[in-house]
Amino acid sequence: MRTLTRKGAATRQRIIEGAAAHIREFGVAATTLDDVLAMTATSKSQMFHYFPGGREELLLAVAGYEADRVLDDQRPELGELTSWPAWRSWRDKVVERYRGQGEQCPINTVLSAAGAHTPGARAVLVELMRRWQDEIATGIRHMQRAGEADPGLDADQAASALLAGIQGGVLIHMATGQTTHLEAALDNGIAQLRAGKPSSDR
Amino acid sequence: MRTLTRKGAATRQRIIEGAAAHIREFGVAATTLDDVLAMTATSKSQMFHYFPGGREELLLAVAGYEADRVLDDQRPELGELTSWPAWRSWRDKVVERYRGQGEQCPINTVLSAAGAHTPGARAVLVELMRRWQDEIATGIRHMQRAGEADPGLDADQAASALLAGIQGGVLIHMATGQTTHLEAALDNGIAQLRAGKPSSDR
DNA sequence: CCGCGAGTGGACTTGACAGCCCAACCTAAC
DNA sequence: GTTAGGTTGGGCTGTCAAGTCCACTCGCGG
Repeated sequence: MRTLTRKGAATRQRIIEGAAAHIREFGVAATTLDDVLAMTATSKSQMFHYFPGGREELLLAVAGYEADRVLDDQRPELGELTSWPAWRSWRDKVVERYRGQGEQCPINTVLSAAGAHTPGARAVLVELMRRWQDEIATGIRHMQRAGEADPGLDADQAASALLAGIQGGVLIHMATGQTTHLEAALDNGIAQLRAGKPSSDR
Repeated sequence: MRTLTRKGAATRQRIIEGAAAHIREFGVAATTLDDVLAMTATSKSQMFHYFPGGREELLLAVAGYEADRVLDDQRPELGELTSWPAWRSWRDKVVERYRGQGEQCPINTVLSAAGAHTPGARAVLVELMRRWQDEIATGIRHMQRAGEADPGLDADQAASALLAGIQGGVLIHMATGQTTHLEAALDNGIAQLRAGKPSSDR
């Protein structure tokens, strides 16, 4: 692993992406190494060459890959929550993202089966949640400074609640196929931010 | 299965509860039929006698069992959301319940591994969410009628958002071990209910 | 042209688990 | 007490997937 030629790195990446695709479609439990091998046209030896830790190490790599995608898919909106229309389009993007991908939250599935308890998997998740929440909180503080949001709110707590609502909404979407809860959580969470400032629409 | 003597029913129940306990402790993936058999002092033939569908049928039964517990554990508070102190003690009970049980949400684990896509598993979840949300919405409507909650809120939407927040809070708790998100979601959700009525404390 | 190490292919080993089977037992009704 | 059927014990087997191993190829520097 120390020396990776360009070709090697490409193969490794191909394995990760193939595994991620298969997991998104069939779930973690229904994804075997052989499946990934077949779909990426690689062989067992390559798998263990690039992921000496075997299945677990691969799953962890996939989790990291998907974690990056989660936030990337919300850009640029997530980083520019500087006006209510911007919040609105971010909200739409989140809903759209999850509505589009059937009913699999890659992170949740990878996490739950890959061992939510292993320190590695945990670290990936903690980091993702932290970054996500930080970006939301930044947006809230911006709106507060601009006098557009209730200044009495604790930005971090509000961001926590909003993030929890999103997570739960996605979870329920996975279970039921409906996005109503996700939308309700987002709409109510955002409405609460502007509640302190009785103005404009609503 | 049509005829079940009292003894048979007891054995069946023992298997379900044993499986539920093992799953809570080790997760679904790490729970084999042999584990359950060993822990409940039963044999293979009994397992397949009472659960002809094998592992999947057992998991489904466990899911149903756990789903009932989820709501039962919130009683009597959940059914009596008729004053703000009552909401508060319900909120505390929810937090306490999940804080107490380590970091396993039995439902989520069973669901994700047992096949979130199978119609049976889905039905259990949909039903649980519906009942949960209905009880919350009933509480909200009660507070609205009593003039204690913002009458402008759509009770069902507010209940959806609150439920999503709870689910997400639990999920994050499972992943990180912290209950801060769950608490934030509950506190903010309840605060929003009373926002329309500027009175008493806060 | 040689050789070394990265990259590759796929057969093989190992182990674990789901599900099947039959023989034995208990219980209750008659 | 006899019988029918629910109940139980646990061995057995087929399957399947993770991980190992060895032989081979390829690319590149010397």
